Amino acid sequence: MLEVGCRPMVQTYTPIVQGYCREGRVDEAKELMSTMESAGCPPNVVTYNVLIRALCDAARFDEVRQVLMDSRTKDWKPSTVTYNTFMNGLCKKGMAKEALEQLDVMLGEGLDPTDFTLSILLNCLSHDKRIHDAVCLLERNTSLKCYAGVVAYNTVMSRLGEMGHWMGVLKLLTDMIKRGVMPNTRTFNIVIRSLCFRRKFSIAKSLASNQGFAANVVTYNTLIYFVFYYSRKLSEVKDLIFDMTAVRIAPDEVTYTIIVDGLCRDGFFDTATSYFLESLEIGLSRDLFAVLTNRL
DNA sequence: ATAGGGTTAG
Repeated sequence: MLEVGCRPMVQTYTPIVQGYCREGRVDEAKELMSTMESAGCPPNVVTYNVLIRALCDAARFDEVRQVLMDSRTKDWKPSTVTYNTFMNGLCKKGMAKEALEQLDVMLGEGLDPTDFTLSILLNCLSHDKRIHDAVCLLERNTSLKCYAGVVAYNTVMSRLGEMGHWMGVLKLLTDMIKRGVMPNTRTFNIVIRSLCFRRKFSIAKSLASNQGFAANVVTYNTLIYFVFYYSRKLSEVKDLIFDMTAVRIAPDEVTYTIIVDGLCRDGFFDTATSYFLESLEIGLSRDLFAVLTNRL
């Protein structure tokens, strides 16, 4: 009977708690939740998750820990979502190490991480100079009963590539294939970019023309950018444009921006202008026009 | 009802 009477009340009050939280009125949310409790209608895990999200946004992490601690003596149990929320909050405030520690806490509670959990942690670790932890977590993921998909690999590989670790990128590429995770076009674009950072253009080009993968305009834009940037030769750019039209990929606004900006940078304003005029065939880009006029 | 994410240029 109590169960039946209580459920609609929690459903009534949780959105109000949420409303307070959204407006940053966290203390009023807390107050309402203690009122709910003394009225015999205790907040449930969703209500607490909403509160924890707001506490995290306000960087009030000690209070989050307190709420989690208090749950032992109350009739709600933290869920995977609870820990995901907490970990994401820590990540957003640059506390990657603490977030990773929460993974062991949740495992200790008998809660299984999900692909959400992995995504939160991998993103956070990759962008927080903890790329090594991210790679370890990827390698650990089979023992965690959760599954790292193509996006998880792309996240870590992208950062590894930017940091110049192209061998690490290739290792993860082979790892994922061995695990049955199929790389997609973005994966290959990330690999190509990582090779370009280290000027391995011939490997990058041969990967782009490999039958095993569908190159797109981003693939060619990446190649054009790096080849042009490092070689500073328009002839090599023209070769790449020839290649891309041969596989029926049309240049887009980004392609023209790379070319126009690169030419202007080297002082070839007339050639840049003619490429700009050519780009009008696919439409006038305000941004490209701005690039040109700023350089002129 | 509450939690997350991957590719290019300026």
